[in-house]
Amino acid sequence: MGRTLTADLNARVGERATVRGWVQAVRDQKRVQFVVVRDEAGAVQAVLGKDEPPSPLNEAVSALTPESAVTLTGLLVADERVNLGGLELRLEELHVDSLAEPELPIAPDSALDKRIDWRYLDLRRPDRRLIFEVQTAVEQAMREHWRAERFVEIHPPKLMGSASESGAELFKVEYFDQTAYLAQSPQFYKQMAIAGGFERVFEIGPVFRANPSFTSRHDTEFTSVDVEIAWIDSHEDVMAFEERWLAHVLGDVKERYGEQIERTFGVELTVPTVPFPRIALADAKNLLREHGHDSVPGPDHDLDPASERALSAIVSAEHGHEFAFVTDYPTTVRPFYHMRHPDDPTLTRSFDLLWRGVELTTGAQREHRHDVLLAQAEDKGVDPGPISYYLDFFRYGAPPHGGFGFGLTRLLMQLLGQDSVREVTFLYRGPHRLLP
RNA sequence: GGGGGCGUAGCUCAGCUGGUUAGAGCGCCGGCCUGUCACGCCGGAGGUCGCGGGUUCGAGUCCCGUCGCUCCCGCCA
Repeated sequence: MGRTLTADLNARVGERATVRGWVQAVRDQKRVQFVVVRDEAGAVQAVLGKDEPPSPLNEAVSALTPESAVTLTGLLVADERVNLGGLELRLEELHVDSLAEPELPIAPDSALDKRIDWRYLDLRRPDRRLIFEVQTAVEQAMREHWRAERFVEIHPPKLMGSASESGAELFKVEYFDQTAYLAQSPQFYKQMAIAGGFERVFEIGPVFRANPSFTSRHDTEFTSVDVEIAWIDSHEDVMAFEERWLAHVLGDVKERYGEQIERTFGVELTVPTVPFPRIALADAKNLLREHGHDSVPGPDHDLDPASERALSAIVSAEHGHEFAFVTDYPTTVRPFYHMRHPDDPTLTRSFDLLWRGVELTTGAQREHRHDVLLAQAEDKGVDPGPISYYLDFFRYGAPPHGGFGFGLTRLLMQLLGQDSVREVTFLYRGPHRLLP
């Protein structure tokens, strides 16, 4: 008999059905036994009267342990006494596909680090599963939007012969008789795609950063969403794309999962209006000081996390918006390839995107003029030798372009009201975490 | 990498100023229970108190070192 998903059982009341899943609970009483079985879509209760003496089937039910993988067959009947969906399976056959050892190493309230040790058990919980269903919906909505706007997906290599300039630490790997590096960012290759005549490109892929960062929003390997767009006039065009793209994604997720997210995580999803508020970094710092934040970083520095949270709070209060673009960062905190303002060479045509106090994105218009790019590299003390292959991209006709990098796990963390990227990462990687 | 907090049973934690055999809830095992649904009731097993060293008549408790976790900062997405 073919398997029926628990979510589809309602339509089959009165028939025999086979259900396959994990044992969630066994309630073994004097006269009657109950087994709750969970599959990826829901759960169902099976019931079996107890014979005197107990039948072999009774004995088999008694021997079940929580989280065992089982296949159950029986008659589906409606019964108002059953809280779980008002129906139950009258057990006729039980096959234990795999008996779980008694005493699970984690409980729902176990610490996150311990749950990651036993991630495959943790992921069986429906609320954990929902995280990854939402991730799937997010990525699908992103791709829908990209396709509608004629983007091409690229898969740049993760093994590189040099750093893709970003200041972050690199992981070295042996590569035959050379040293290779794991990509910290597809930045250079996105730009190569632009030089290759692809006018709009995206990638969803892993990036690697050897930062010994111990925060709730950093990991050493994470999924980055990257976009690059040609023939722009300024970074404003990049921001305009990003905001309508995000509004589409969040609108789609709210439509499909909004209720479930609210029920499960207590987060009400607000679809952002377009355009998002924009504020120049210098103005943001003044605004923070006006609101009594005295420890705002100086002119040559980025906002610190406390300032980012405070700024989001102010923008939310004054504009009723959860997102904020912070623009026009000084060259001191930006890489050499960010284009500079023609009227103020100390500022770049760049931006960050904050969502409820967390940095989701860094973006910019890139410098596409070969001679200017070379001068900027020199100005920032970057040795052009190892990256000459990159600088060459701009020697034979490169259009004005710009783009952004976007932390997928940070988006999910905010979207689902989780307090760590580890919670929304399938398998977290950090300075002390290489297993499982 | 810097600073704070933490590490006691399978899990979540309590253990006051150092003092006999280290506790609870959940889970597990056994028994009881006419339909449970966080089932209930009774009983039981289970701990080198992260690891190493020191102080002391005596250390889960104090000191030093070390490992790990966690939060904040730095770095960033």
